[in-house]
Amino acid sequence: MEELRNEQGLTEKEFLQQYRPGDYERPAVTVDILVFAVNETLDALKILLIRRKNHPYIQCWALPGGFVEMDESLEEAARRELEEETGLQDIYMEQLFTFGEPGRDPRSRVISTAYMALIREKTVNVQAGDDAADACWFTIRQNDSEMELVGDNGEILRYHIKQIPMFIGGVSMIQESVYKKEDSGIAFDHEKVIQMGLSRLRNKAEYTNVLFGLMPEEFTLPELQKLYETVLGKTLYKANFRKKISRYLEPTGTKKVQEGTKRSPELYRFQDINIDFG
Amino acid sequence: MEELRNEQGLTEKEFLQQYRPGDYERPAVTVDILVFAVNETLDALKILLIRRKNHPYIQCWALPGGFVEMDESLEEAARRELEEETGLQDIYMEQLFTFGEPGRDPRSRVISTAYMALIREKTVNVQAGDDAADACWFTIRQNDSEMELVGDNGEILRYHIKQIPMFIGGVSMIQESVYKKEDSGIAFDHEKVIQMGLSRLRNKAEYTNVLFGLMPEEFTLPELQKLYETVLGKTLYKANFRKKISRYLEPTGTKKVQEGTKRSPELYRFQDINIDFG
DNA sequence: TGAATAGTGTCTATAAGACATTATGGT
DNA sequence: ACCATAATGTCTTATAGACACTATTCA
Repeated sequence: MEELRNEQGLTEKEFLQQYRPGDYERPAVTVDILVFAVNETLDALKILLIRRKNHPYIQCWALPGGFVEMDESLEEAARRELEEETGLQDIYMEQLFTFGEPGRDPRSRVISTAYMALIREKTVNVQAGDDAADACWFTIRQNDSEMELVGDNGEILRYHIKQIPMFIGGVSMIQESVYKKEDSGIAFDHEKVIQMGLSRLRNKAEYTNVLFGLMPEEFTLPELQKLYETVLGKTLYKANFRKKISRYLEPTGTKKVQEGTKRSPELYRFQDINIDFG
Repeated sequence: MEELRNEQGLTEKEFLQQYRPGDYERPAVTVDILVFAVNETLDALKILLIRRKNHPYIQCWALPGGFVEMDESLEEAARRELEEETGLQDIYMEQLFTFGEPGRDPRSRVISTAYMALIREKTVNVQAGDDAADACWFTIRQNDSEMELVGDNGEILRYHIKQIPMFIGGVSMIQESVYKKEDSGIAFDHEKVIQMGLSRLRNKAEYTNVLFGLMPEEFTLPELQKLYETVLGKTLYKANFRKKISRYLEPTGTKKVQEGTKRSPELYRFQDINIDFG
């Protein structure tokens, strides 16, 4: 195999030695990270945004992210950014989508791959204005066709969602289309990234056990249900929820000592069976 | 909003005028297209591969693809490549994943976004060696933990599949890991792209109506079932299959005239309801 | 004891899965 | 009449959804 020569009569070794990448223009390559967090009381789903200090979209809120270095993979870049922003390592993270419209960044052509992570808010300490970047958690509030991102600082960002039926190549489907006002306060096309991530997160929450990773070693069923309701953005029937997930749980035999509340709920842990639908 | 100035005291307009992209090294950005096709008799699922004429992986088979131009989106680039390769337009196509490991291309750092399309083989005329590129259809044959790609030219490419349980950040899942021999004949990491695309295609086939786009205006149920079986790579129970999809169909009232066969099957068409799960 | 929270029982409808049976039409 | 293909029937099991009911504990 080493002996194969190309049309110029070069072996692979020779070819690679003489190879020079073309000097045509190349897009910049970045990663954006969608950090979803659930607060301590399990009743709010938030995302982390960074206030931009420079043009374009100066003062607007953007997803944390940055350039991909030449010697790191996309996922490594995303993990690096996540750690810089939150200090977290070994977090469940997955690639969401790659956005590459020309003109999505007015400075130059930028291709950016979005990753998404899911954490508990208390595991990280990001205060607004505590470091170079001005970071803030925004609670997700989706009512009908409007999305409200309510910042811990009181700021509210808004964008609109429309269900549009598509028909392409004989395939029909419904796509969520997203648009924002000029003064929405959201930078770039990041409202699209957020919406896409939210859809994916909810889908994952329904069909996999991603949410299990957010609970402590031992927990109660009311707590777990509240987590699901918060992420999915809807209430669930208690009995049905319990039936559905009981197969993944085992009771510890102890009860949680409550304070002001009435009956003490039982404590559970997850069975350490690694069966799942990826 | 136009009046906002950054730390250097520049307005957005001024900032953009003086902005020069950094001259640090940038990865090359490409798209790869996974063209899945079903043959006329609906009993083979194939992918289109191109034989490489140069190093690296000279003589090996690679996915069609190419560089993203500065003025086109990723999807536009993918559609352009698809049309160059097959002449097809307005095909259902979706973004699959973006691969960006350093070292996946020995020439230089390459980020490539994979797209996937699904067509009927007869709608396109790609003969091996008929144009500059040497293109060939490879039939997918997956038995257990081995994948065989059987070329229309007789060549067979092989790679292996392993189910590995993962546990990261408290989340367990099973991931399909793929590896090939040195002399597999497959270029780059394209076996990973193929495997990922196949998983996604099958998932889509089960939970959406992507496959509807492959059938002609009128068709019979045995034909439709065969299509599903070919794509999913397993046999289905006739009665159950019919129950499941009957809600999307309406009978035309006519029967298909068969040749050597016995009973004539009824003809159906799809209801033009755009309900679906995207 | 009653209010608030935790937990169980049960009924319906629907879907998936596995087989068995009937129907049609050409030779 | 036979046989290959097309089409339907039916049984079991599992799951989703909705709602009503019982249990515990604090004040």
